[in-house]
Amino acid sequence: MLRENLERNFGFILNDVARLLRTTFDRRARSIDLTRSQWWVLTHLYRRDGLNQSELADILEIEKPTLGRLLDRLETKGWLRREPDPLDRRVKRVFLTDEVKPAMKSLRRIAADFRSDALAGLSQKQREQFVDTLLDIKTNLLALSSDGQPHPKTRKRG
Amino acid sequence: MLRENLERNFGFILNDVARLLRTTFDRRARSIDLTRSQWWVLTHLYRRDGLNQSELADILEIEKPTLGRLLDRLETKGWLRREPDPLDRRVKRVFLTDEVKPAMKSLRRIAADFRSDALAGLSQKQREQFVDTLLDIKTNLLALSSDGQPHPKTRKRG
DNA sequence: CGGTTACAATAGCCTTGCTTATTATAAGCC
DNA sequence: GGCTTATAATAAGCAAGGCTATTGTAACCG
Repeated sequence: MLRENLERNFGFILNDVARLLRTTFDRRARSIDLTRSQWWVLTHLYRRDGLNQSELADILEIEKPTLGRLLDRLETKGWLRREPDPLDRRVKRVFLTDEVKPAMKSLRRIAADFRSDALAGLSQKQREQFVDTLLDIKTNLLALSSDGQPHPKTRKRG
Repeated sequence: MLRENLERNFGFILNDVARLLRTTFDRRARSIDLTRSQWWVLTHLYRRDGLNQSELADILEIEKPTLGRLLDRLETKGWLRREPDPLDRRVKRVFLTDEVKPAMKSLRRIAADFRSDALAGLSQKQREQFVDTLLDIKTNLLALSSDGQPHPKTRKRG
């Protein structure tokens, strides 16, 4: 009779945990007026400044309009600026401003503390197995969305 | 130097996987015009009809306004109705309508297939360890939000 | 009884996510 | 060169989260 165990439905637990991670982190980072998503954008730019928006959206694995609005907010706050690409007038490249560095430093601290709180009590082996399983699931899901149900982004033409 | 491994940052992988789960599921369920969150609400009511909104929000672990809007959409679609509690005029109880049953049946099928696709290649043991670890992390996070940073909902008064 | 406190639901606002559609520009091909 | 196709960014619209504030009602207490 397809009796599911609601309490151990992995999809929803995973969803809950992701939501808790986001909201708990955001609460801690509120003093710096950055959300977790915004911080993640900055973190990637910190490593590789001057990416264009499409490249960045690809790396972050989010859609371009989603990234566009994130950048709007970050630009308004003065953490970054967009500059036109000199060779391709469609393209805008994104650069961090200098003011961003102290905030990044605080946030790295906050993030590290938070990670260790969230994973408290788990052995190194458990942590690694956990991430491995997550990556396996992710691989499954990516395969599904590219060849399973037709998907607007990856649909094969013809 | 606090060198993080961005590729294996569990929080963001977890977030990605949760997002992929949601969007992939929603794409499959689009034929029935239900999202995963909406289906989750219906699933709980199916087990326990007539809950009031606060109880339901508690069980689903979402905020009351979030649930309120979910119920608005579900009510508009005719999957459920709200009825005033005869004993407490603040309270509204939520009941599924009869039309919902065939949709639930299709969705249980979709959900089961989806779960098995997402977890393909993982042994039973791996699946159980994975859920155990998720629950451990969830416990950590819940502890954090109740006694760590003050939190509007669970703040101790006085 | 009357005042305060607690609780249920909702309105309003913000963020982040996806989709779809538009606009501007490049690139590829007769 | 000119047509078609592809790509970059954005606009517009919807869903689902959160948070805060409001309103109506109950409960409690002095």
